[in-house]
Amino acid sequence: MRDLAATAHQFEPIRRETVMDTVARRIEQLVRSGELKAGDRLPPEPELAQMLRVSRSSLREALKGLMYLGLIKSRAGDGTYIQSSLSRVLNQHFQWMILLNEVKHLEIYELRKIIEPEVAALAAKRATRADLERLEAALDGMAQGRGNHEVFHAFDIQFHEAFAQASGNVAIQTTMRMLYHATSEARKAVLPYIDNWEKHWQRHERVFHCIRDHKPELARKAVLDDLQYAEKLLHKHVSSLERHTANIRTTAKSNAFDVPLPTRKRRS
Amino acid sequence: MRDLAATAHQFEPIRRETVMDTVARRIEQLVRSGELKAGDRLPPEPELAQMLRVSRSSLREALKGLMYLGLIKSRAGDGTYIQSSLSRVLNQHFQWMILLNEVKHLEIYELRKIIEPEVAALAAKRATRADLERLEAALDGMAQGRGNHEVFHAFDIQFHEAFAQASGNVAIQTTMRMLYHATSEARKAVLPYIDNWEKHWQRHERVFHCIRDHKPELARKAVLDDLQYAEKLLHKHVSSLERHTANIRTTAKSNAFDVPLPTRKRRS
DNA sequence: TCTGAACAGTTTGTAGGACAAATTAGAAAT
DNA sequence: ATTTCTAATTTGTCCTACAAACTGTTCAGA
Repeated sequence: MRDLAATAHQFEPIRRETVMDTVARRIEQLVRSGELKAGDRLPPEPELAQMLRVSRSSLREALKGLMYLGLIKSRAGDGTYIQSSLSRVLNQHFQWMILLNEVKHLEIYELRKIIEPEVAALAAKRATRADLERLEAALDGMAQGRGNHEVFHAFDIQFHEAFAQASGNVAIQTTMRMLYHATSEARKAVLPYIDNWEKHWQRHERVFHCIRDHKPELARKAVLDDLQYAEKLLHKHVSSLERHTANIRTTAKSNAFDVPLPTRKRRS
Repeated sequence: MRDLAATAHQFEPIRRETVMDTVARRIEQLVRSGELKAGDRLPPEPELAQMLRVSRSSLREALKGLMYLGLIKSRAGDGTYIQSSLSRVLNQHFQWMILLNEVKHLEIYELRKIIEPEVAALAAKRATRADLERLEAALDGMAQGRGNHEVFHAFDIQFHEAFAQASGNVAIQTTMRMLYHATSEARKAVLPYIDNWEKHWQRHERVFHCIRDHKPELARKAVLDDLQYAEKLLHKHVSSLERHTANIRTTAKSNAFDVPLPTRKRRS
């Protein structure tokens, strides 16, 4: 019986579940069971705390946790509601993984090159008139924003979002948004190094045309081409990218906390 | 200038940022800037609270938020540390989206059918000896767990995890895990309806063989075949799946809170 | 009658204090 | 040198109080 690999994780240190985790799980359960639906309002904190026999502080910490997950949303003076659109958190996640050196840009692009060409094919088959209008609007914005990095970047995001939406698949849309955001900072940083804006824009335009004209095969190619270019650009200027983050680092140091952070350790 | 779509979101109700959000952002910033790295320890809560000029309560809520995001981890009596592996949150995300009817199982499978065949091809090229051992171990476990749904399901997860890992791409691994977990409950629920366990197991074995023998093309097909079968199985017994969740619902009602939840609304 | 401003009630946000429980590091004993 | 015990540190939980924000109602004025 070679179950060593299977049971190895069982020997991790046991951690008693905190009250807050229990509470969070309880509320999550209510959503699971259908007791609570999107838009529903939770009982006021004091009541809820009494029901669960925990202090309001603990309850609040649990709620705060769920808030950060995007499952609920509180408004002072009003109440706490189950959220319908979660997202928010996901987008930061891969960004963090990159910052913590758990994932490399290259890996993100490898995955994007797998997903997005296929999505383009789907979009070419399914795109509605509204989808096409969104894409065109973003494209127009990019055209007008040529030279202005800030504006161009914003419309680039909008184009990508419209593209993902055109797949008609929310899971795809969510996942693409997540991956896209992960490399967002980096892409913005290399924007100044684009030498041929016309071509850069045309790559996007070509994707749009393929989708509009219902050409799945060409759409695939167009997207892959765009991704490969973007990846190459990133790779070429990766040194400048590191300078960029290093720059952030020094400026942030001064106003991170009002008092400098003591960096003592303990575990070691 | 047709920037209406671009600026529309600017007119959402303004919400003054809470202290907790500010604190959370501050800490996040420290990680962003590289001031804090994975494994670093934060100052004790009382100190940190004083530095930031906020009460410990508020600070704790902020920390709890970051904890749920997986960015930090606290241990009573020890301290709070920057986490190196985030994950955790992601896995629940799509599950919730399904529960809240924002995403359908079908959409998850559509995306999986795009990603996983390509991942299989990658794995067939890159899989290390360790990867192959992990896959085989999981396969063995599944073989022995035939008939025992609980065990089988556990090793199924393990196989999928090993498969994702064999891609040698953490972004892929993370994304696949996320999508896989989303349909985990559902897959478990239809497990009793599998009529031919031998075939079910062989589909996995075939994937393993293709990867082991470095046959990217065949691996692609093998995975797609497995996914299509799984999807079909799910679709066929989707009615029973709904009964399943309905069952949870009724049982959960009694012990959700100790006191029944008043479902009054206010906004209406 | 309609409009709008003030008011009261409800609910979340923030603060601060107190103690329990968990962990670590170091001292003491063997 | 090894183990055990103790003390210090740090997070977990509970409590109370008040501030700030929002909602719905009431009431004055046009």
